Amino acid sequence: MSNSYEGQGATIYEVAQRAGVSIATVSRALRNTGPVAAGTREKVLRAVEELGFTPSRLGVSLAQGRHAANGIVFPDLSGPYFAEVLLGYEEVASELGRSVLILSTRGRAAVQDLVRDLVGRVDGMVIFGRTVEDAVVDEIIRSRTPLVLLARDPVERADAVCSENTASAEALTTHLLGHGYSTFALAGDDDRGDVTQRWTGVRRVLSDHGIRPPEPLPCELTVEGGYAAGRTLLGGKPGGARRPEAVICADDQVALGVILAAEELGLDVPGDVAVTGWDDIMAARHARPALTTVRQPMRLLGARAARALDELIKGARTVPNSEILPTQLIVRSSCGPHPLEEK
Amino acid sequence: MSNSYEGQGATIYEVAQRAGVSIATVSRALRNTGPVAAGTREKVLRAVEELGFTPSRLGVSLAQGRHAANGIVFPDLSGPYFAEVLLGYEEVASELGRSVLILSTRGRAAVQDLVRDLVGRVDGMVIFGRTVEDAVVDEIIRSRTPLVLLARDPVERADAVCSENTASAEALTTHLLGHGYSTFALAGDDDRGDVTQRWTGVRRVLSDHGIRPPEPLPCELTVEGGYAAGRTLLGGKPGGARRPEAVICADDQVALGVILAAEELGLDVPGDVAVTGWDDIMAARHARPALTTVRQPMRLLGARAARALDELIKGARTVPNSEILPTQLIVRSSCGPHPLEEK
DNA sequence: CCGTCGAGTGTAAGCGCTTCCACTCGCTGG
DNA sequence: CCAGCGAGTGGAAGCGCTTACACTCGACGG
Repeated sequence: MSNSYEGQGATIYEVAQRAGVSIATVSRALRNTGPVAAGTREKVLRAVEELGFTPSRLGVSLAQGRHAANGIVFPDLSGPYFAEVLLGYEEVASELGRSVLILSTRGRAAVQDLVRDLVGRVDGMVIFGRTVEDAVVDEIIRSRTPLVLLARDPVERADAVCSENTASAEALTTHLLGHGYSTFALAGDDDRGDVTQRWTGVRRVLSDHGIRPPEPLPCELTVEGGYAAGRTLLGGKPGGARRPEAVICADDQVALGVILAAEELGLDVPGDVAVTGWDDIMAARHARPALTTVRQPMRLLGARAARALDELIKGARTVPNSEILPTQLIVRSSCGPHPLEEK
Repeated sequence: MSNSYEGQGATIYEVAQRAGVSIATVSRALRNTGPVAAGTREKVLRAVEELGFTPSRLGVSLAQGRHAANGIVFPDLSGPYFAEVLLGYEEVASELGRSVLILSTRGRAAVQDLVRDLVGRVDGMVIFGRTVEDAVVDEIIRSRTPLVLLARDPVERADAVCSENTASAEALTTHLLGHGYSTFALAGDDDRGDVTQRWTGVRRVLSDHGIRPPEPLPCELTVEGGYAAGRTLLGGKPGGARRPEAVICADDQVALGVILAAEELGLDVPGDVAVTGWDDIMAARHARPALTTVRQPMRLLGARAARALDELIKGARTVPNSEILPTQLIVRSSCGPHPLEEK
């Protein structure tokens, strides 16, 4: 199909010369902007084909003043949650003709510089949770780079997309109360905005039922973190703090870790202790026992963020918008056999 | 810290003007290229600070002729495998000062165009398995864009990184034979290079033991795909094809699906049928029963690809290199109780 | 005392494209 | 028959940076 000789970078000048026209005409022919005689277009296209010409993205971007690319900052990609969100994001961004640049902040020191660099490469950014400091977010907003906050408490002048947390947490807690449990523990870090919301919901329901809400035990939102938390919560010294009847975990990975710890301590889940997660990741369904959890529309979260960002970039909307996606309580076996009927 | 007024894009000209120097001096001061008097540098830095100046990435890239960015093409991000590899890739790329652009080909029609676009945005590319046609790979190679193939059969003039498949498959199969199984089924699509290698290993060992290797049952490498395959393989009509004693799956997700199907058919795993996976994803450990599988160094795979690409881009190496990472057989309970001693 | 050198700086030429503007020219309507 | 128009095209000015090259000037050795 293509010529045997292909320089790695024919420029528009070479195409113009070969076609015997000016670069302006080549540009018009290629981008269908402005009139070009049929014959001329023909010549141009032939030259393009023969030279294997692809317009330099840098040239185009510089001239157009846009990157046709979006950025996204997330803490980590291990665990299914962020990966799924990213998937939804990339899919929509690509559909909208934008490339996606990623940046993971996991244990990085110079996050601020990395984010700045990223900002310089894109037309708009999505920032996940608490991956970057408020100061940096402010800086981005002031630079007028379109910004969408994902699963983070909204800020004055940026869009936000997140999924519902508090109400689902209330539903989950109510469900657990329906099982007859009355002593609870909360496992999971507190410095992510969405987790905080979950705990708020849990606390409210417990308080309403006259139960003093426990302090969440901070831990990394990983299986390992959950395992450590599980050992702490369930392995209390004999005669020490009473073992909780139910452990509500910040996410599914933590829950899986807690289950692991329980198993190791010779405890039966849910017989000796009920455990719940959050997210409904794939492993939740396959866990032993299968995890009661709250399903988050992870891909949709990413997709919505991409669309919101697109609106912002295109200038189709200038007032910040905040979107909350619904979640769903998924009852499986890790919270115990159903007493009578579920309401 | 920064001035209250910040244009969204101060240019080097404004900085130069404010500092009372030429743009060349600003550039030199900022990039430490060429001599700049201490006092001058001082003035420049102050102007930069006051204007909140960040060099335009496009300008820099265009002038330098490089993007300082890498691309990666993968089929999908659902399931932990690709996400983990991507994680390792991004980490190293970022450490090497390169941004990462991603492209998922999942169910996309115009992959070729998307890949071309991506090539125009980066200094080098990593391409996963069979995500793009050979013709496109050829085109990339001819365009002299540094290229690393990941988990794909090597091509003449590109680097390749993959993990060991055949030998581990042999080890896995040998282990299953040690359990005394003699009828097998293979579940998983055949059009990914690495899966083919796995089947080759399995076939070889079976043949060596006088067992006629079964044809792999093609299925998508997802839980759903595995579930469907499981129904087919295990739900044989009464009196029809004999149910296999062991199902060797192309990856862990398929294996989880098969287990799901088995459960639904009232079969016990591993009592009625043994099941094995590949990859050792997180869910493998938490599955019921826990999955016997082959652990792939997923992050390392990505990390190595990033380093190989870096060498290529820097021109530190021009001869293509091919790297094979070791894997590890992980025996858990899904393949049955251990008969006597493992060799 | 003068030629030389190097530190410090500015000028300007790209890098590869888009697009405004000016210009030519065959047609059409008045 | 001519003004006017619109299709088709080229020239050239950016877009924001890097860097080769030229230049100035004070210091220094002979």
